[in-house]
Amino acid sequence: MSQAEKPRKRRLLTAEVIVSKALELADEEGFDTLSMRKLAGSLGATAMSLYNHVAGKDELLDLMLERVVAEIESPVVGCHWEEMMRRRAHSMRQTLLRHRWASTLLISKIAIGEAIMRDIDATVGCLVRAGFTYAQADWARNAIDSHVYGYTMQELNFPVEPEEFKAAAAQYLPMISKTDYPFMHEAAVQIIEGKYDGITQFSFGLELILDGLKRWVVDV
Amino acid sequence: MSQAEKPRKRRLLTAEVIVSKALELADEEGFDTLSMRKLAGSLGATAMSLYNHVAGKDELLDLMLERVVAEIESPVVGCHWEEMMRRRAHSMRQTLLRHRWASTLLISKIAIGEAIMRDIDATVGCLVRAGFTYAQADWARNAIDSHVYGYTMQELNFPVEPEEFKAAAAQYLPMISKTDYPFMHEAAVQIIEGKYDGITQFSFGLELILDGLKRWVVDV
DNA sequence: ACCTGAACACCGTTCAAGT
DNA sequence: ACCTGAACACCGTTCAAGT
Repeated sequence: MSQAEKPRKRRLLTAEVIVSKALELADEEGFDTLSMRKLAGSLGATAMSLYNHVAGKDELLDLMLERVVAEIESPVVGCHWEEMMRRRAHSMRQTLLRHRWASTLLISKIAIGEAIMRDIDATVGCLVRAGFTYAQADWARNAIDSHVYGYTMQELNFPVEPEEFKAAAAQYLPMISKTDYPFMHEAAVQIIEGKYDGITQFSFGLELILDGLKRWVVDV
Repeated sequence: MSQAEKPRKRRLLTAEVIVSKALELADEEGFDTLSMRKLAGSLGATAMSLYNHVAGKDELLDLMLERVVAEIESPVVGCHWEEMMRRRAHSMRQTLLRHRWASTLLISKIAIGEAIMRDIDATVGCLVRAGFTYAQADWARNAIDSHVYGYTMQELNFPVEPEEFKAAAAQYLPMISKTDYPFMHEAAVQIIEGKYDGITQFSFGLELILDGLKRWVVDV
């Protein structure tokens, strides 16, 4: 007991604060420039002291991803499946857009953590309760996730902002050979003429998938 | 003319052979362990000599990706759009599976090269000729690509081989808490009981999308 | 128990020097 | 024109030494 009352030296470093700082740095300054040395430095410590709280960079990364996944709005089992899937997909995209470095790492993560387990369980559960078989629920979840990951990763790396689209098309038009790439040329012309905005829609592909699933579950 | 007949010293290094060797090493030994030093070494040269033929590792990477994209079976403009989209999607997946390192880099590539331009032009062209507007063609291509990228990247990183699925489910079942993850628990039970194989299907999501597009273009 | 300096085995790239 | 050794400015991580 006396030991508990003894004023302890406040620990500067914790796994928690290390992960928080790592997330902050990755979000604000980019994941590529995040090194153990730099992370430690911004916490007023040396790189080596981090190893007292975290096994290594790989584990740190896993902890960061757990936090990110926890931000996703998972379905509530028992509620209307279609709306739940739609909300989850949009929330997942927003989360991945907030942490631009996360998608690549998350999709290539081999061992899944608790946050991911919870999300998968809720998603499969919501679909099963709505009448999907387990196999169908698995396929449905996989199809939705594929779209979210694939769309968002393309979006994250697209070099032109939506507002700049028309200007970019005008700028690059001369470089798109009309003989080599006739359709891309015409597409650029149509964007310049305002016939369409050139912006692809996340919802377009998502609704295509949800529509297909809907017709399927009705048959069940 | 005499200069042309003069026996020249055979150049050991060319951008072409460097890229070929890099592809070979990345495919066989993994992209993570591919370094300029190692690549040069396997060509009987030093790292620095590579810089006489390739601007740097970034350019080398772009050249590698161009080769990969060239392997994709692009649509033939004028042919049946649905079958062309299906073939392209499957070919794209197979190509990405052949070069396990490529997806992540390809999807995060900012400046697009000639091979990608050709593929996009053919894809959009095929759809436009079939009656899609340019906007619709763009959305359709984006939805298909999202599925291919998203599905294949999940597939590439999935830790269990299809054949081992049943065994893996049996092995991990005790670790999936029935109270915390009731639906994942039941899913594992069903896999063990052979009620479904646990394998997600690339075609499932793809056909969902193609089906949706089909109904759409009929309305046009 | 926690922190750290020095060291190890790597990177990509620059630069000046070779032929 | 092509190649290269040495060097620079970085990595993640180990290990023994501090307190």
